[in-house]
Amino acid sequence: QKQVSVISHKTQQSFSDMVMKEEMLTEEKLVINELEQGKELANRLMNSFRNPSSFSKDSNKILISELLLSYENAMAMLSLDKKTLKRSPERIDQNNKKRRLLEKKKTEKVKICVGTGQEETCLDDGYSWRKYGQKDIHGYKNPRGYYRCTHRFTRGCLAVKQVQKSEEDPLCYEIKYLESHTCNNTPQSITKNSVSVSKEEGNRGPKLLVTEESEDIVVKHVKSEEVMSSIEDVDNKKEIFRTFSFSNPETENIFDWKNLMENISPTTTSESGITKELSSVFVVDSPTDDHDSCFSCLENILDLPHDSLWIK
DNA sequence: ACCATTTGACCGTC
DNA sequence: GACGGTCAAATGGT
Repeated sequence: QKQVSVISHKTQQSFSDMVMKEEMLTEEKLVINELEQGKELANRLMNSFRNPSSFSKDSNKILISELLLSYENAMAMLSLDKKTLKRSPERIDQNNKKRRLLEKKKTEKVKICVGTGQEETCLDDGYSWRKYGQKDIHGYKNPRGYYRCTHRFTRGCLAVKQVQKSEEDPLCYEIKYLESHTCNNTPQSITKNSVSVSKEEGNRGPKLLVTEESEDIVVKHVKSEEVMSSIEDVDNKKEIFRTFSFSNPETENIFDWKNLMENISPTTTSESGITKELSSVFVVDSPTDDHDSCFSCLENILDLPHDSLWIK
């Protein structure tokens, strides 16, 4: 939340801000661009509600879809480079040295957290892996498991991952991906069991931490010494989503994304690039069956009388 | 019988 | 020599 407010502030930029922006990392610029785009879309949406006669329900849905896409993109970028965004320049220099070392091996690390009691089997990220080794690692209580893609020999896929149970939280597993899949095997099911989101943290059901572990979907560039902080990142992420949601997630209805996609507009359903892109974003982990969708009552907004939107 | 996992041995790097 | 990563024989499950 703090992160986003900082960035939002930057969107109301002065000249000096613009100068600073020149020095920003490319990723940061992209995030800001996405947020600026989102802001613009939100303004257009607001105008639409203020002058309902000049906007159709369909165009509102398109606006909302684009708005969501902007925030989705920004979120994705934040999760990719949140560490860098938070750091001071000195810190960046220091950490870049370590990062370079890690990047040699193209190491990417994600952290998931589950609490179903079937963690080992639920670490399925959609790819098929074969365990080829396990080692006790110096300084760690828990051994590290070594996995390679099942198609290593049949398709020459060099993907490898390492899985290690977290010491701090036994329900957490640290997964390090090395090399990416070249087997063209698309992730099968990213099941809710494998990693899922729970509204009531600490209560029944799996504990939220990361929605997908597949490196193609959500990959956190986290240095090994900073793995634990990735939990905070995800918590932040969840907070940020709440910030941009337009409802109380606890009372929301289930958002039917497929319906939305079909109903946005007959002309955009199949041909429009934006629709296709949205589908590709949402179908992967469709919130249709996920009651934690942060934007789930946007659809309802469109059906509400306009007056009811504004609390006086 | 086949396949996946386990586990001690081996190898390369520091 | 310590350590992390990989190999491959042994083992277990179907």
